[in-house]
Amino acid sequence: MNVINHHSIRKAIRQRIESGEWQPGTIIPAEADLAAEYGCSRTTVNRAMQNLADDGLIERKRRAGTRVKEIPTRQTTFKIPIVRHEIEATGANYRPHILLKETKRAPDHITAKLHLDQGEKLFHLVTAHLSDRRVYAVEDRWVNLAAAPEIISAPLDEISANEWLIRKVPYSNGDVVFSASAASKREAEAFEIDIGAALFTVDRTTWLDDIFITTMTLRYRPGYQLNARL
Amino acid sequence: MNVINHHSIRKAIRQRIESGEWQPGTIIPAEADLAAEYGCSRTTVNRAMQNLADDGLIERKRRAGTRVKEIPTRQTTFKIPIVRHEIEATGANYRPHILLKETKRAPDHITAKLHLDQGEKLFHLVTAHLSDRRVYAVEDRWVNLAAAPEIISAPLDEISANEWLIRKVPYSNGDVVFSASAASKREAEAFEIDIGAALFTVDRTTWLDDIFITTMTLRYRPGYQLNARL
DNA sequence: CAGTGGTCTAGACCACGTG
DNA sequence: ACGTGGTCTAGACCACTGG
Repeated sequence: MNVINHHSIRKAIRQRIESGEWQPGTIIPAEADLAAEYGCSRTTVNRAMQNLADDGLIERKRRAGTRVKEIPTRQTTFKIPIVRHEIEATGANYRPHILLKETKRAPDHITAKLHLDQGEKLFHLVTAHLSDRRVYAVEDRWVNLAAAPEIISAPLDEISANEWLIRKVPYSNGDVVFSASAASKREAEAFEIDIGAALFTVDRTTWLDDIFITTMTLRYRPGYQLNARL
Repeated sequence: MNVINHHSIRKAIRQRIESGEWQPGTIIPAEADLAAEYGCSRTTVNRAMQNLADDGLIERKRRAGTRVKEIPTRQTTFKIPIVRHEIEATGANYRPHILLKETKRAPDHITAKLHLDQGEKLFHLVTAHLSDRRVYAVEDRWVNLAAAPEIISAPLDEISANEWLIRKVPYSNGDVVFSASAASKREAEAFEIDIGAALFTVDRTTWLDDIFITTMTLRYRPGYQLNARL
């Protein structure tokens, strides 16, 4: 440990927790003390500790001090990959293939979820994401035309709606839901599998402040896995 | 914007990106300039920018400056919940129910994945996580006895193996894989569903440095969803 | 009340990598 | 070469909250 920076201190503290020196539930020394021990400024220790708190390894409270979490529920952080990138990473060719494109009133379960007027028309798009000639994933998307009117004339057989939207219509927040679902007739045909087969599914909805932009369901072909690190 | 702190600056910059003022791919002003503009020190701007980089909204390089990402692949961060917490959050009662407990040579696909000797014996545990009387998830776990010998005598019908391990045997790193899989006969019986039904599945393996600790597969009952925010 | 973490500042030096 | 971000320091003040 020649170099002293917040990385090395973070690592050192982490190891003292992992080694069992500081048991779950116990209070660890105050920043000032650690700064003295490691011979650096409190600022640096603070930085390391904040990162560890972000990791979910410790809990910090003013006045009460820093405590090793009873159950270190580490945050899992990962990127939800762009389908095109996933496919191209395998060396295959990516192409979006439009199965359905229409403008119509959204079904009730969509309007209800998004607090839209029932009469409102949305842009509806069903796309097969192709890896070479095989279907890699099927996407069913609804777009708020008030937020992104130009999408009607976008070349969605060249650039996926997802990427087009990311570029043209920024979003500020959203939610993602992962689940497993059974293949519908349409998906079974696309993937050439049996109806009911288990498909990894991602539902994503994004907003710009309180304006709904888009919601979509993405179902991956059987065997797909999403990886993350702890 | 009365208060100036790294949070408010982060928010301000974020909004300038989301509003389209700073388009994807463009360089945004240097820290020093922004510090002057916002009337705060460069340190504060730096903090805000580093957070935005962690969010995946911008990319930073020395000398080259800070650029709005072409495709803002935001990192999705969330906690993988502890099964007991999920169940108790619904108001139900949690109980782990042991279906199988044995010490035996691991199957080849496990030893291969973990670079273990083929002869090595591992602790094997299959648990049903009960929400009141219903099965909420089924867990199939292998534990390295060299790393956690005491688990053999742990009261695993009171505390789940997961929580026991977290307390007794810290880990330093691991990986998680999410997928969808078809219910096996055992799972179909446990969940009282048909064989082949789609189950949300989490595979997790943890290590302490390079010592393998445990690997497990957790299959949730049909309809389970894992939520995250963007 | 007092001790803890949260944050800011001003200045400094360094690492990096582009041009 | 030099401009950019990465980081450290010392000191300061504040916000929170436990005792």
